[in-house]
Amino acid sequence: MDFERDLNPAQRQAALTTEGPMLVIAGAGSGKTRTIVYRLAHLVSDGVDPAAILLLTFTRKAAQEMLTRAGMLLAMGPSGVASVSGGTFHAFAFATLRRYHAAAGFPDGFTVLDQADSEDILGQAKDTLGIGKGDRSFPRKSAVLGLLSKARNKELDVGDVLSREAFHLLPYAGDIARIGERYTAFKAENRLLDYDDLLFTLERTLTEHPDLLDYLRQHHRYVMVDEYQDTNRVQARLTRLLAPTSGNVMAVGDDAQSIYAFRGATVDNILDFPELFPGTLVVKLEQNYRSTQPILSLTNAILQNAGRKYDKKLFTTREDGPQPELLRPFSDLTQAAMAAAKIRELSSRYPLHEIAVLFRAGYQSYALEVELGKTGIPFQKFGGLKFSDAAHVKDVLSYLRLVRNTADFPAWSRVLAFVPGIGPKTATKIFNAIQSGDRAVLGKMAAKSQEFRALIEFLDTLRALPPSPAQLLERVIEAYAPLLAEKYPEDYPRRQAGLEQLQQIAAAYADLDAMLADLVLENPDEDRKKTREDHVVLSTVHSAKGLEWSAVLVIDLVDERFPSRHALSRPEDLEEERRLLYVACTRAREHLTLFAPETIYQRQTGGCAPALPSIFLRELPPGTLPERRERLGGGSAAAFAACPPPSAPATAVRSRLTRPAEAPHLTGAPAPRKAPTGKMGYCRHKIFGRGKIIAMLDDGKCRVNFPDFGPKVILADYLEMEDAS
DNA sequence: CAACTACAAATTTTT
DNA sequence: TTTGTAGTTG
Repeated sequence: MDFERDLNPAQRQAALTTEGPMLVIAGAGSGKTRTIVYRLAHLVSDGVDPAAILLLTFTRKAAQEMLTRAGMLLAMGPSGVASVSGGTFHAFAFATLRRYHAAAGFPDGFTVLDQADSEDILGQAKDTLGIGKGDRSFPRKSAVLGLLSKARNKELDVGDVLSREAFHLLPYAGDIARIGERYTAFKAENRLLDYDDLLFTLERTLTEHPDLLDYLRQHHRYVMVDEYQDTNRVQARLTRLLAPTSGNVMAVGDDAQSIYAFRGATVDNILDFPELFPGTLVVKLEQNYRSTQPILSLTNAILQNAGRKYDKKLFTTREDGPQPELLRPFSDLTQAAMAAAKIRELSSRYPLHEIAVLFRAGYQSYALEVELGKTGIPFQKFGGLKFSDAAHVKDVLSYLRLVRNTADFPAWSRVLAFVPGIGPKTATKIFNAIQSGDRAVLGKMAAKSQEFRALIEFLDTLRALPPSPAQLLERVIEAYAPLLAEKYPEDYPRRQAGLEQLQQIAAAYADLDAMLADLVLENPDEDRKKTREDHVVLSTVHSAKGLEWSAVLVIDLVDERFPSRHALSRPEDLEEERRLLYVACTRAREHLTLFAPETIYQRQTGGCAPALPSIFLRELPPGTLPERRERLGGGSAAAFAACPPPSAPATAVRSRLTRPAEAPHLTGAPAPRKAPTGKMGYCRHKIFGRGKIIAMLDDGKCRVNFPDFGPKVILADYLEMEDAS
């Protein structure tokens, strides 16, 4: 390892400065990971015990990447990797809480809930309280959970969150808050922790137990936090708490890549860092080693229009390379075919796993997945269904969870659902009886149902066995196999194989709790995926963060998809979408193709609606991005006709460049023209913004659906029609 | 009264 | 593709 040769001066400074607080502002592709890894190596070669180094990140991907690369470089093998403490904030919180569970207030341990579990409990709370019954517009439980979690992460109350970003749900604020209280109480009664609880409980435990905190601070002599721009307020406080007495804290981040504000992440954390830790050394990494200049020019142009930004000049020495291009298929369906054709074309130059297709939301790749299946191009998708989310895996794990914690409601309801004659209601009754020790109810159930008796006996046998994950799992799968065949007659063998995979995972664990929590916090499927070669990668932009490919395609770059429909009304949200696009484009090393279909399928109307290219593309200076439209004559990418570059007057160009903070929903949209004429389509309202007319009513009124305010009845005079083009 | 069945509706991003 | 509701059946 040669620090002189392998690192540039800024990187070297970051890697070799080991004492005192440090903030590294690392642009996209600026060798951030390399710098951190070299710093680790430097510390270890200085005689620092790897276990005394704590490495925290927000996402699993980043944690994994970091720890494997550290392991490779330190040439210590897998055991060496394990000896550097670290992982995601959540995983670290879990490990710490588990070790000191008594201090955390859980003498008998606790169970970690994943999203589905939390939703189950929330649904239960909603039913118990009788809230929202028969009300079709009451938000579904996933939305309720999202709101409650957002309120928690942003440390606001539900009303504030609603009034800021879901105006139409404001009347439900009280109900949602009540459901939230019930949910919180339920978790407390049954020693259950959700994702957010892990962080807040760790914070509480550390503040309440100064001795424990002191011990941890002594133990972790060096703390490094990666992707610091994605941390939220608790995570920043945890960083502060855990900071060793020596003050050796390093935070690494890039404000331009902050894409988790929706869950409370705040760039303020980066800005405040030097104040929080006096004497902070700030290092900027500005040389980009990943992309060619044409790609960097585009990404710089995208960032150019950002409302607020921090000065950072990314530069590269890779001057040459193909120009990024914008393709305009007729529709999102032909887009899938175009993208597949593009992949085929690229595959002559790059191995398949060096090609990635990125999109805003998981569902946007469905058409492409079908197309790739048809043409026989293998792919792997990131951000799809998690291994542990599969129903059969959750079923089996539920039995194991009940071995550790009989107060686990989601587990009971899954397990009880297999007993004939028991549905949600009876399951709840039984759960309550178990909780309160009501033998009478249980006895009655047992007398009535042979299957119920068998289940209880089975669970008792499990609980009597030694708590070895592998052995317990074997018993459970044995008992579950017939149920599996019955429940999934069609793809029973595939799921069976999945359970065998689970057995292999279990074999690696000596401790049941650790295994259960890891399945909730980590995703064992993904490391396996990572090593899979010769598959095109399909990924959400969020999941693609920190990764890079030789060729990148970004699809569905039209307004309402990317930027997401939900982000159109609030400027801050729109800015985040812009950074998201920036992250997407900066993943590309050499080749970058953007797709903006001219029409997109709309579920509501069942037809196609014309679509505008993403606002972020429309506001680029003309000529930045060559554009080619699909031709009627043929279906392959080669059939694109080159469009003449748009010839806007030079003055318009300049005004766009110097006017970054234009009201987002007005920028680039066709000028409003006329009042509704009875034709359906999009219109604009002074207060509610852009909306879709869904019905014409009497008295010159119409019903308009506004993406962020819900449907409203409005006098047509107050609306302006938007051109269909 | 609870479970099962059929159907309409809605869908961001992560831990 | 999942989730909630209304109707039907045991």
